Amino acid sequence: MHDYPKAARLLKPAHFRAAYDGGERLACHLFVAFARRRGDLDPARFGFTCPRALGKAHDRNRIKRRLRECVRLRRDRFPAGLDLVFNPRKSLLGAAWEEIERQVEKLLDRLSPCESSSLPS
RNA sequence: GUCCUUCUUCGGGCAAUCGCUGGAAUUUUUUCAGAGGAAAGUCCGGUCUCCGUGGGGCGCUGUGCCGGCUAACGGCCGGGCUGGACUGCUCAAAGCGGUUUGGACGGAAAGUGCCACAGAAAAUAUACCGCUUGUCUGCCACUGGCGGAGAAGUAAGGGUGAAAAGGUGCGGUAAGAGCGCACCGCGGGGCGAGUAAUCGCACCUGGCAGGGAAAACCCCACAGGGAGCAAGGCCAAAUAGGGGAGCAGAGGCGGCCCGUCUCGAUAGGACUCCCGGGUAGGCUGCUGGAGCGGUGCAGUAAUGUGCCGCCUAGAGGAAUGAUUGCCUACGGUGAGGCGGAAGCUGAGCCGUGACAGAAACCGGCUUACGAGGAGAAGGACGUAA
RNA sequence: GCGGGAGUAACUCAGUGGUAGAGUCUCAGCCUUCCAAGCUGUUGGUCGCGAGUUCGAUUCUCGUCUCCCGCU
Repeated sequence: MHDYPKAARLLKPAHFRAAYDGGERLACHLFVAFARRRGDLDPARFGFTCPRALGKAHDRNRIKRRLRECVRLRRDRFPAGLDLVFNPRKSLLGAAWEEIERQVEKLLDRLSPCESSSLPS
């Protein structure tokens, strides 16, 4: 269950705006994640942003693909009913694969207690 | 054979696992395809789409030696003229030629304006120093010399500047001067070659009038309607708003309409239905084309064309990837081996593999691009004949 | 994807063919018991970068880099 269908993605600008406005901000030195509960039990959905300030198109593609792949391999471990938007930082371009994995694992640890507490729905 | 320079071209390969986008089968899993030479900058030109559009002029923008190619171009090809570098002929210079590399290369005798500083003078030339000849005059002196003042002539010499108004020589002159002459240069004409730009001439003519700059304004010739796939077309939720219809008319005067009178209803409202515009969103435009690869023919070439073969990304918060292993190229380190030494070879390990990511589509230009492989041209050295 | 605009001193801006300027800032002096204000002087520039035109370029032309804005 490591696939990445369209149902597991944020596809509209409105989805992204909702995550920014009503979500919780979780930061590390490689990226910033915005997490928002939708209130249903569908699988978590993910979105990745890559503005022009991060570099040229080639580098932005690389940043997005590496981070997306790392999240995709752990997709089933994210809580259901969650919308997540990732804003990568420029340092992610030169980061080692193991370092990205470590930061995503840390994000998962921080999300787990949220499951019992009350996130804005 | 080695090395160097320039140009062209290729732009690491294979496999496993987990994935993404599109197509086709089918039905739930298979199978096929999936970044570039610049996909970039958006600097030009087109295709396509919508809007505008009687004709002409002004204005604006662009282009600018000539000819050709092209759908078109500010692109490409060929030619001319011209600057630089190297080089051959030559004792050397000039001149002529070769190779290579550049040139926004129409017009400055259409007009307006500009040329700082320096310099006498910077574009209808000009007289600062100087040179020459008269005039007046001072001193020495006595057919002369040295001065001063002012007048006229002069562009040879001086210095300034990026640039000083044809050059050299001879004649000429008071001194000079295209003032005259010869040669060179320049303008105009003629003849010849060439489609033309332009070139040639032992031809005629003009004493020469024409400094630079048009990437100053400008003049001339030619070209250009505007916007751009976020163009444009189709479908169309919710909410708000717009238009229409229905829900309330009946009776009198009168042949009927308008009008007017009486009664009823209250309505700038609520409800029902319909219509069009249109937002979110969806579909389309969307990829088979000035296409690619061979090969023949025409042409110096750019290019055109005949025949054969091929189908080669279509996303849309945006796919074409991630991880690992092996190979490969290069760099570093370097066990070990060869060697007297210099050095050569080299297991293993580590690192690196450029510039860079399609967004409607083509043709150009410009810019970015590490190492290495292949090819072509030129040069140097060595060896052999 | 498409269309516009700007780069000059540490900062904000003038200048638009002829030795590159103003204000603030820096530093020093005067003034004041001291500080501020004021006055005087002073430091600081590859005019974003690279070519070209010109005798001469910040200015004109071309290329290039960076930044900003608009269309949704």
